[in-house]
Amino acid sequence: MPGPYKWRHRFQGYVCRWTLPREAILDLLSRTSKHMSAKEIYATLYSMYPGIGLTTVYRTLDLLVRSGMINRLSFGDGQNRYEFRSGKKEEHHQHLICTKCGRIIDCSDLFTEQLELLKKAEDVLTKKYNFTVLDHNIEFYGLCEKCKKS
Amino acid sequence: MPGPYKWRHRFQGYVCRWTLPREAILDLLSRTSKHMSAKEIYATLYSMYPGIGLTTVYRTLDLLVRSGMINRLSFGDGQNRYEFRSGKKEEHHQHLICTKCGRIIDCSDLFTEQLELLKKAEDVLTKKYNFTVLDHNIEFYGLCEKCKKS
DNA sequence: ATATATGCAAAGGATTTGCACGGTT
DNA sequence: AACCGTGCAAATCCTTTGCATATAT
Repeated sequence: MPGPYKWRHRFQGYVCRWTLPREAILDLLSRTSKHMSAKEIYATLYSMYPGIGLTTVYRTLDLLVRSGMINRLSFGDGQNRYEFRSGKKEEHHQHLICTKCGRIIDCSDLFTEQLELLKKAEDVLTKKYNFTVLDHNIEFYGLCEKCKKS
Repeated sequence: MPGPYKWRHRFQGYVCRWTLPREAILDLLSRTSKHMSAKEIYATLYSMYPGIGLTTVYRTLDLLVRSGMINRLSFGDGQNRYEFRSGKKEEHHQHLICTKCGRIIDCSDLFTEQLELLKKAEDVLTKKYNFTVLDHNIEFYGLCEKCKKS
């Protein structure tokens, strides 16, 4: 169970009440490097906080997504996954997804020049389709180290 | 109902039997520019071919994905969507996704230089993570023309 | 004190599975 | 004829909703 309400201040203006489940879920996501599903979050929290309900996890995740504190990811495995969102602007990273075992690896290895080109692409899209780009998502699919061997 | 088995030849080696539902589903996907869900495909086909079952649609879509003839897409709206895969190599396109109305726009506006850089990035990933990139996916999220107005 | 958050149980949707029948080879 | 593909119904899995209770402010 997390200590005092470490994340409370980031909630000003988004929500009225800062509660223990909300703190616990955000704290967990801020610590892990995994891309956890609602069920996984629930299971992890349940061991230290048996009172928690799966419904609350879902509702809290929704809330956190809407207030921009976490990202919702869908890799097509039938459930949504969530990741903590660093406060830094433009702190984009990519995901490497192993199509064999489902492992997801974070990486932030795009070069500055690539990011600039991406920005340029966004400008083109804005003009051509009159579409305002707010965010982007880049994923690489393939085989991870382990799965290549077997 | 599609005519003769137009797509049969592309199935050599993947499957033993080429049947009407398989033909109809692949044909539909090859014609539409939409990103249809299983239910939508089922509903569309049902009007011309009332015998078809939703299960067959799901199973056929699986088959077509596995044999590389279509792509499975997940935009996080709770259902998978499917798109025909052109035969051409490196024929990658991107998706613009409106976060308000859910509209999905196809575009292929990445420049050659961008694609080259992407390839370079893939090489970096291969070396750093020992991850073999087989495919990639780029999405842009934002507001479409209509939704900007309202 | 009062409005909001929570937990439980039930409902809702998408997708998968078991099984007998029908169609392709 | 043999085997694969299909449709139906039931089962699963993830997620959302209704409602009475508990809790933060």
